[in-house]
Amino acid sequence: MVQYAYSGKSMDKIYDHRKIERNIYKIWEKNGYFISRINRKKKPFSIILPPPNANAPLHFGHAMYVVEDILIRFHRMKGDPTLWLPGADHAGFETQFVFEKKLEKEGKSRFDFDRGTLYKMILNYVLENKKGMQNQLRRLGFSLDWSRNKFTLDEDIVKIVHKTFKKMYDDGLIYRGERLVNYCTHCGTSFSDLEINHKEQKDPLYFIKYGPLTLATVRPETKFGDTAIAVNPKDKRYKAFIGKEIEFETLLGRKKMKVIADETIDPDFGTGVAKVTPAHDMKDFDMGKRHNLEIVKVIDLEGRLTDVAGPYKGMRIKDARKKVVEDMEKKGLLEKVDNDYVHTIEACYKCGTTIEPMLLPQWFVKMEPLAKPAIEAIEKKKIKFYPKRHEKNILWFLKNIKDWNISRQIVWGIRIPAWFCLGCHPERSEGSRDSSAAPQNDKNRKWIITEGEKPDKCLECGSKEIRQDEDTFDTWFSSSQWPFATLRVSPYKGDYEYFYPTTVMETGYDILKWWVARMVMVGLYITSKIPFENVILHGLVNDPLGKKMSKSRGNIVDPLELVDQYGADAVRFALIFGTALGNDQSLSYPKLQAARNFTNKLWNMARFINMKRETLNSKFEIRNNLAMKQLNNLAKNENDRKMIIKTEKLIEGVTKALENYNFNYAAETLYDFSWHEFADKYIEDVKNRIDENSYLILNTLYLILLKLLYPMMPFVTEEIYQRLNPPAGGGESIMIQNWPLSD
RNA sequence: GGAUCCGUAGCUCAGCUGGUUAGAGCGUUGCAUUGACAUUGCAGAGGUCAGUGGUUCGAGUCCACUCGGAUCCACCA
Repeated sequence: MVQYAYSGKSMDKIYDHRKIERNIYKIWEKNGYFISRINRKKKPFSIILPPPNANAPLHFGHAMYVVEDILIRFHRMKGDPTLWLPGADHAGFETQFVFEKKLEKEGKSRFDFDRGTLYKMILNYVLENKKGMQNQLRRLGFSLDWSRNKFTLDEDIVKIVHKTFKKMYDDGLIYRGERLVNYCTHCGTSFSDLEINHKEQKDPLYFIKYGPLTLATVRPETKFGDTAIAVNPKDKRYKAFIGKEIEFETLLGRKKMKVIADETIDPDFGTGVAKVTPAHDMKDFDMGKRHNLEIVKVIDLEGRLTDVAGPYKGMRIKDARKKVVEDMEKKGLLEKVDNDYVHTIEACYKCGTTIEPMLLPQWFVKMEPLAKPAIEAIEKKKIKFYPKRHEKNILWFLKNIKDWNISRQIVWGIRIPAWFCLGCHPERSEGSRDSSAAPQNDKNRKWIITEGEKPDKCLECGSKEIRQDEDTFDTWFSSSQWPFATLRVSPYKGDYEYFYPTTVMETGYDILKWWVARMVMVGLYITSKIPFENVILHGLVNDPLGKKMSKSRGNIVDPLELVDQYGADAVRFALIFGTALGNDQSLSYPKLQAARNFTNKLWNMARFINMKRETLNSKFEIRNNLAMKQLNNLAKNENDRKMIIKTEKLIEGVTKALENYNFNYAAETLYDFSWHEFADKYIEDVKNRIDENSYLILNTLYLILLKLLYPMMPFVTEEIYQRLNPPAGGGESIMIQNWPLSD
């Protein structure tokens, strides 16, 4: 048993967390208190920590993990076999983005390195960050089971991800889609629909003559990819043109094009005529499918115009647009320009570049078959949501689910275990990352999907010239498997069988769709069980002015700064005090101060009790776990009796609150009771009439109070507990005491 | 256009399934203090719970609408 260094010494007038917190955490860890143990006679309580991104230090929002620590510490005291499994996420695209920014500052770019080198550089960077992050989690006092720590790129996790992909492929859930994907020409990768932002923007709307017709567009530079002209079938103005081919003058000479009728065309927009560019517009792509139109690519992966643009080839989108407009004006093809046109465009959520819909072969997951069981599980309340309102949100998402593009054109991540044979289909590509070499069309490829290992030879032609797909998985693809993956590869036997499904998944509501929904779907698919029973969604922590914290705004607050200043207990308490679960909050310095003052108040209450023991020279052996009834029998004074009853009620209230995830209620009740009931009234009363008997009651009730507060403020309660609960010099930790009972 | 959340004391927010004089933190006013704690104590001021209408014996709490603020989703070339 490791001893508590400060126990037994005299108590300072003011509680100083700096002298205490680090040491206590070390002792807890050394004593192995965080390590989970299976007890098949009891029902477990388990939480998998949402693995923070290992590409940057934790920000203040991560401190909300305190909600999980409270639950874990609460259940551990209640005697439930408890597991809190930590981990870190490689955060594929996010990390590569951060790393490339770093390279940029050094005057380099990802193209200066080959795939292997770049990967290793990022890996080193991430592993370094991961250490710092784990230290931060410790400083916040989180009682994580570090012996089960996992990383999304651990070999055994990667193996599971590969297996999942293979199984999905074998089950027909994976398809190679040559479809329009959201592509950022700056970041050089595609995104899922969730990863793009919509933003309002003012752009000129050009009215262009197409022979007898005039149509409006904001993207004249894509006109080289037009393969039809569309009108609404009900539009009387253009009825005569439908189905006919018209001929007209363009920048590249005379052209013929068919006029088609499509319901999706709004007669009230512009002239009621639209150009159809299937290769570069989602709606046009669908229209093209309906009408069997040719697909002509105008823009390449770097955002430059292709061969079809003739003299405009190689120009960037912006420049090309300018030049095209100029030339059309000269040629008299431009009728007019509406400069006040406001519309919404899609932008890369990371760099803000306008997203180009690009026709790219990518791996997609068919989501409907996966969503169905998830919807059922939620509707049948097998998975419950706190606050409840999020249930609606996730159901809406699941019922309107779209197929998931899981290919990312980055090196940092889990490479997709898909292989193709060069013997059957020779390709020019030599596997470099630049876009000119990237396959624009691989329709005829025969793919071999494995669980990660390279196939010996092609099954068709026997060639050994086999190459792996360059792409990596969307990070969320691996994250979606996190609950069962971590438990299945646990170094402790039986973890998966015992702890899965986990009891609680606690995370920010902002990743409900990205992560929670996908965990439910993939979890159900692979394990046939829900991954967790309860979903708790906390709100966001904004800056003191209520603005979202972000790197670009520069208003990120390092949690450790505040831990240094106010103490981990105060930071933890401030986060749950005065904000209902699930609501956003703004970082509040007055609240942090109030919470710190509260730790000091607790400390001084203890100091008083300690002093009284000395003056009384009490021979009482403090009986720590005295039942309330026994205590009541000892009570001779009316006020003592009343206090015992009040404490019983407090135990009931706090226990119920924690069981119902009413953290703020628990915190507020304890704050109010400790300060304004216990200190202001009870201690003041007992002060003048204290004897050995009432002293025993005072001390015992106070220890109960400490235990109730402990899940929220583990450090100060542990330190005080050591001092008030003999044998002095280091008794048992408060951490392994039983949760107080009200009878 | 669809959906969600919020609008309670000067500020930041609690108020669990509707039930006695609506709470906290910070701020504010007055007083106290070498005796656990000034990171303190006592006392006080401050709210037509956004507005209107409804359900109910009774609504900050439920319903409808209006106004104001925020977020998410989906979109017109």
